[in-house]
Amino acid sequence: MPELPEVETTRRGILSVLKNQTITQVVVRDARLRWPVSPDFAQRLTGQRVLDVERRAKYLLITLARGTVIWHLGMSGSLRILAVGTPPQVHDHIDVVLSSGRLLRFNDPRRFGCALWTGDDPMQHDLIAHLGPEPLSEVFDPVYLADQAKGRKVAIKQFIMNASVVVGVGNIYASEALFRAGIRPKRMAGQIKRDEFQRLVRAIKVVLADAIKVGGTTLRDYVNANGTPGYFRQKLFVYERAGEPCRSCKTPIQQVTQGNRSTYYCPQCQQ
DNA sequence: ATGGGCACCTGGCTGC
DNA sequence: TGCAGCCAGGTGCCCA
Repeated sequence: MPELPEVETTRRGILSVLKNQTITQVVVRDARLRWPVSPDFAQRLTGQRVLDVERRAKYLLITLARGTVIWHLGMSGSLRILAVGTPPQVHDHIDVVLSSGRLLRFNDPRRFGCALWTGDDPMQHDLIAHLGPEPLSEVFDPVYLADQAKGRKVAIKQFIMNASVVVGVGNIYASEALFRAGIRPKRMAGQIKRDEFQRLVRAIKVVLADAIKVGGTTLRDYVNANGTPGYFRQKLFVYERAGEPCRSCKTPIQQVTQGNRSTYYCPQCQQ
């Protein structure tokens, strides 16, 4: 699913609805997510006031008066705001019911997502502590990325998808950013030139920011908190466009496999 | 430390 | 029509 723009769009959609509300009930219909939902998950949340909804990488962090909910949407998950009483559909695994009469509903067909409560600093949690910088922050700059890439033989596409290097760049936006930067996805990270890192960092920031503006990219499952899809798909240059003409030079877009994931690029525009 | 490959799971599409 | 095979917005873990 969701890469950073989709998670950020979800965060913005649920923030004002959740903030300052009290959780009156939590219903776990299916606890079999990536990690089983803890038996005390509902009890930890019930009766608590929501103070804030933040994001770190692709994790949503719901700050409660006591503790934090760490929520990940996996490949196919979505969080929606609905009225209490809305009948659950297939794959609707968790409801968080609010005092306002609305509820937060988690749907995840593939169950790669997770939801857990922690009473400690969420930034120190095992899932989060090791993560690299946020791509839209100032610390993510060409000097940082070039330094991280020194001596690395891994392909540049897999390198920018490595959450220890930089977070939030998933399979769609990795291909899109490399196209915009004019860099071949299979080149070794350590061989990328200084000016190319400048273009790449700029491309990552621009493509993510542009996607957030239009609510992210919907390929199959993803919908935002209101149930509407993201519209960035219309602005994709290469992703899922194998064989179609490059929007810039008309050369057919190539598809290759890297790390068991599909990569798309223009053999003319990207060198 | 680094890189590669697999696993987790459901559903939709393709081709025989 | 049926079914096997392949593919899909992620990422932790195991192995060499």
